[in-house]
Amino acid sequence: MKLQKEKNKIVITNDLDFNIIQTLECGQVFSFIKPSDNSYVVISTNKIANITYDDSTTIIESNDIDYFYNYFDLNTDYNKIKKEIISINPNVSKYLGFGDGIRILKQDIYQTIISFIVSANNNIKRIKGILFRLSSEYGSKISEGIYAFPTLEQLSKVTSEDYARLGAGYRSDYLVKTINSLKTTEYDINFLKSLSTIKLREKLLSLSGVGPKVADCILLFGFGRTDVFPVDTWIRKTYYLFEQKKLSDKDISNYFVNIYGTYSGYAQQYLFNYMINHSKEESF
DNA sequence: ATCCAGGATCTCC
DNA sequence: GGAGATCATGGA
Repeated sequence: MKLQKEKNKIVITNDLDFNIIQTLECGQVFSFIKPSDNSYVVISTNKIANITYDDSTTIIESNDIDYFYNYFDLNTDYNKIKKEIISINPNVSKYLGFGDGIRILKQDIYQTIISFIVSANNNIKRIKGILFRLSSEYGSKISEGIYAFPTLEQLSKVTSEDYARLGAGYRSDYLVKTINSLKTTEYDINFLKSLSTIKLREKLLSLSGVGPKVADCILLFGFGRTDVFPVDTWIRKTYYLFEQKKLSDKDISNYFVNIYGTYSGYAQQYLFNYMINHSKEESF
């Protein structure tokens, strides 16, 4: 991947290790806008990246370019990761190839927790709508039509009825309870970061609305823990496709983690991406 | 109309 | 500690 970092922008040559469309549209992140065919606006907490791209080049512009350099995980060698995964299991190269350019984003932890509680038993389009309305109503205005993701303090004023009005449905109570928990010292971010993946997962599971799958997504997309394998309905279908037998989500997750180890999170995202894009033509 | 979506919780055994 | 019902909402 060729990239050039300047004061307020990063210029990246598109290749097999960087594709902005794949990265944003693969279901790991929900708070972004597509103003035109060749641009995106990504919103992480109160930080904004304006992104323009064509077939050959992607330009990321921001007032806090260091933040987005890390956000897009630009220090990580995805070519090496894909080689490792294929060396573990050559049969998955087909799925990896379809996900070329995907990068696992390093997202804000609070935003990730709220987003994935909303994601439970929901579809990506609705998730994005609910979170967009949440930001528009309770987040700080950044520019015309663009609002920061609400802070914990802003969220602590949002009631269950408010969440329901935004479309969160039965998840509304979960959100109120979890916001209250996150304000306690027990969930201090630096403390959480110091925990092992196992211990951190246990802590996340004690949050209302956070079960095994959502916890794994928070671990992967928020905490950057790649030794987890979130199992949702698509991965369940994938496992059945591979093994022709049914297994509990827990056992499916363990099955893949035992194979891919610290590369589990990457492998999961490639498989998930393949499945949501091929579910129609291959009748699963 | 019924099923489904990046599932979690509660109940009951 | 594991199976089953229930939970809003909107699109297909």
